[in-house]
Amino acid sequence: MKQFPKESISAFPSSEKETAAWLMDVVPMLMRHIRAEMRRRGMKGLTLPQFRALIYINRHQGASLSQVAGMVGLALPSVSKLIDGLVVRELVERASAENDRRRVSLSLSRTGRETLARARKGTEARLAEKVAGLSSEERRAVCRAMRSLQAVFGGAEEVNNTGWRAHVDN
Amino acid sequence: MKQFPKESISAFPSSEKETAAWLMDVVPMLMRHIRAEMRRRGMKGLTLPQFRALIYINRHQGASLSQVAGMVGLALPSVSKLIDGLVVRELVERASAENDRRRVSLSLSRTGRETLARARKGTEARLAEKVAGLSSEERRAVCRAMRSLQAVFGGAEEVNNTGWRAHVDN
DNA sequence: TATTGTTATACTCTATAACTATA
DNA sequence: TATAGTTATAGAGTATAACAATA
Repeated sequence: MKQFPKESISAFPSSEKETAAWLMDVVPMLMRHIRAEMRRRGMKGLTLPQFRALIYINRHQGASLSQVAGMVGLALPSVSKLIDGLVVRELVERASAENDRRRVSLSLSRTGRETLARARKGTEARLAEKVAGLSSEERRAVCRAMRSLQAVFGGAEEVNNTGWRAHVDN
Repeated sequence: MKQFPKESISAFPSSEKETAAWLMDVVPMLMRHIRAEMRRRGMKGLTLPQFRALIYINRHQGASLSQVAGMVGLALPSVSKLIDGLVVRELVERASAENDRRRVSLSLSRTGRETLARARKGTEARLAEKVAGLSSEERRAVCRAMRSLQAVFGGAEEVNNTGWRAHVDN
């Protein structure tokens, strides 16, 4: 963990504390926008856990139910039923793995991939419209900020070790 | 939709589109961290809608059930029960408004205010620890970015006009 | 009559426990 | 015997409909 001389803390208007306060204020708002947009664009009727499962499976084709459960933060039977819903909607395909026939191999159907991609592209386009209201310098600050934040907060993802549990924490 | 000459797109590493892509990537991750931290610090056992109600009432002392329902995105009977839970936990006080005795006047109890404040402070402190890993210049970029984003996305809040509905969209 | 909130009832999502199939 | 997943059953949260109280 880096240390800075005291002067530099008061010299800059962006102390750790102030930065944190900004994040607390603005991030939830951004998140609400992103969710609402995704939802308007083809993700209607999906619960958040279903949505998370979809994204996870998209990144991990052939994932097992247990893996999805770990990532999404739900118990195995719940995920089994959750996936039922995605299969019925023909967004996800469920096959049994050929090397271990106990396991299930989950993958996005063509429809699933397309739907997800469309929702993402649409949302991204909408966000792009919004940030077009910024100067290119401000946008650059946003990109730099996101890169930094990803570096700092980006570890420890991938398996749900946050104590987060969907049925309570949503 | 604004158009830019091709050169300016390549000249800047922060096109609208790229900026939007960064937001899509990083914001959800940040949000998960914030939620997990809040939860660890006194907000345990509260559902997200309860949590939102708490925050709303904190900012709008004396709010009615309908107002909370509108903000939180739940039907009125659901909010009535949701608030029951907060009252039982002694986080919220429910009184009838003196000018219109049909209305309910919701306010945070002392415990509620303290619990919320503690959770927020703790979370902020944790985020501050994390962003201490950034240079002060990077932190400044983050603050600038948040300020810009708030300006652009900050309107249209306050009453739930996003089409968001808690029971499906959580 | 209109408005604010509550009670009654049903549905969905999730959990735990018991079970099946494969290793 | 252990592991991956499903089925059975129960609890929590939410919705709609019907109701009560106040304006």
